[in-house]
Amino acid sequence: MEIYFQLVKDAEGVKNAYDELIAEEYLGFDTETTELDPYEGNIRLVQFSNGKNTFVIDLKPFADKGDLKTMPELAPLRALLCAPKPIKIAHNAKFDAKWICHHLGVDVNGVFDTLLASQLIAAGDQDRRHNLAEVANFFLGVELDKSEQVSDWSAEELSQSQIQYAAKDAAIMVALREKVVERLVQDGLIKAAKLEFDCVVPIAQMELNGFYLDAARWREQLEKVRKTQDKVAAELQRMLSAGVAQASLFGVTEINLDSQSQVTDALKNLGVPVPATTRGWQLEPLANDYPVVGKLLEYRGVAKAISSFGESLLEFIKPQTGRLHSDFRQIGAPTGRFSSSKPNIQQIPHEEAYRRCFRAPEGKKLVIADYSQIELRILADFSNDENFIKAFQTGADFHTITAAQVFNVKPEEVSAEQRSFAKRLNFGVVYGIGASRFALMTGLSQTQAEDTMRKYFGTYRGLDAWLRDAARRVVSDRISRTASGRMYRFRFEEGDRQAIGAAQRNGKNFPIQGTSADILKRALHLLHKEITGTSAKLVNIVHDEIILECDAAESEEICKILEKAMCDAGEEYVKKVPVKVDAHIADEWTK
DNA sequence: GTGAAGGGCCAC
DNA sequence: AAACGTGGCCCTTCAC
Repeated sequence: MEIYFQLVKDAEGVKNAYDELIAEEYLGFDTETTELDPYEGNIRLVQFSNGKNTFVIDLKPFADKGDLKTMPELAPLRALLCAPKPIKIAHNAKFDAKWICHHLGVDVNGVFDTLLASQLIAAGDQDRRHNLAEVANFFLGVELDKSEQVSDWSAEELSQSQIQYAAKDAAIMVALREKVVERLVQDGLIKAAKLEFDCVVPIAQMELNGFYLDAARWREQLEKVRKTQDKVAAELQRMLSAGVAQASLFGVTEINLDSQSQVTDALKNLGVPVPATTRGWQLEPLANDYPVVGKLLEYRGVAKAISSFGESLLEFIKPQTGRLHSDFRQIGAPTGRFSSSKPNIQQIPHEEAYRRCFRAPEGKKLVIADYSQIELRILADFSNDENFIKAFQTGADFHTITAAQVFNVKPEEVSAEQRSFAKRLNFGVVYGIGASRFALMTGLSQTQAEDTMRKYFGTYRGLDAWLRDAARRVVSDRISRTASGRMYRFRFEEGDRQAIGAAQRNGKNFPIQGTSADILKRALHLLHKEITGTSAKLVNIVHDEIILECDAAESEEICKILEKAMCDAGEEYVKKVPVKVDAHIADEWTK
């Protein structure tokens, strides 16, 4: 494909590009940067294309003269970027939005992201790749040469080949969008796509904002855990080597406590009936009879704390900001949940000792809000179960109310054990829990577990019916959808019982977990509109929780805004039960 | 040495 | 018989 492009290097060229493009509906949009991290490099090129004509704007001559955020010569460029129309079509728009925000000081408004769209269309197919070359090939059947992608974009003079490459990446987006939209419409994914596109800028900003971690506090905590680990490791070592007394005569008893095979052998030597796997929940029931098992679990806990949440977390603090800037994948799971990495900020231990290290800097506050029981409320809404809905409408402690209903006693007569059974089932049903697992986790016998589950589903007939129907539909339709229309395609062979069983559990879980993700994404969009222009910054999200940082003086107001955005988003999807959001202002990331 | 797979554990 | 969903990261083991 020959493409027509012009290289823009001066104020007049920028103005001409603006004049020619501002009235368009859609523009292909791309940037080329000298690094992958906006805190470490510069934007070299910004490209726009209407499909016929492509403008490649070289920012180097401008950057040499002054501040890209304020210089009048770039005002038309900034205006084009933050105008909601034309829609900017980009592949992984978060990347470009971060650079534009950090270096040009404006939001990219009006985003169509072909990466997110491609992921939605793939509907959970893990084999599909979503880089631009693959996506262009899949939807347009063209081969893109990406070899210039990693070329030197800081050179004084860019080569013709580089400029051509840059122009082409933008030019192709207009045609790509058309094909992608066809598929989105065909698959009923337009609403889900809008939900995703509206999150791009908030997430870009969250990554730029980062989350403040008090490094000194973290090190203190780490020291404590290290001391514990040394002690626990020594005790475990001694307990395990009791089973290999002979070997100890030759001084070769040192067991690698991190080696699951060595530990399993040692446990067997001690006469412990080791289950097929030594995962915590399998081992848990043995801890009472075998102190060594309890010690092993204790050891694994502290070992995990040291390895995953130790020094390595501090290495992610960016010197330029003194904060953690995780990567967030917007469609991290097929359900639409986010995932986070480098570091994974969504798996910080819940214990206060860890969480208090994440705090508001001087003069700031954290505003923290999470949905209360959102997945169960979604299930109540989907299933239309009378008793389940009633349990939410009372507004009292949910697990106590369900226990009262299930065991047919007054709420004030519910025992701690009954509440615990109800709680575990309430959590378990959204995953498709079975009696065996329920028995294992509660210590009930198989028949007792079955009996309790019968009581539970007998109380919640509508819920049972919905879950069964979800499982049935997955087998017949081989797709599942969330409230926004987000889709998952199931692939299993006829008669593969294991795969079908897994699909059935997925069929129960996907709409619930996925709708929860829909709601959070909707909330992010509503929130973004409200906090723009305030001191509030998005700093973290954890599936059903949103954390902002803002000026202390403004925190009361921000707290109300956050709570309202989350409630409003929830109420768009959940109608039959109240949506409850717990919001509070804090100095540290604690409840 | 490097990378993938398996097992394990953290979050929701 | 039986297995409770979604992620990321760490360690060991094993093959190359």
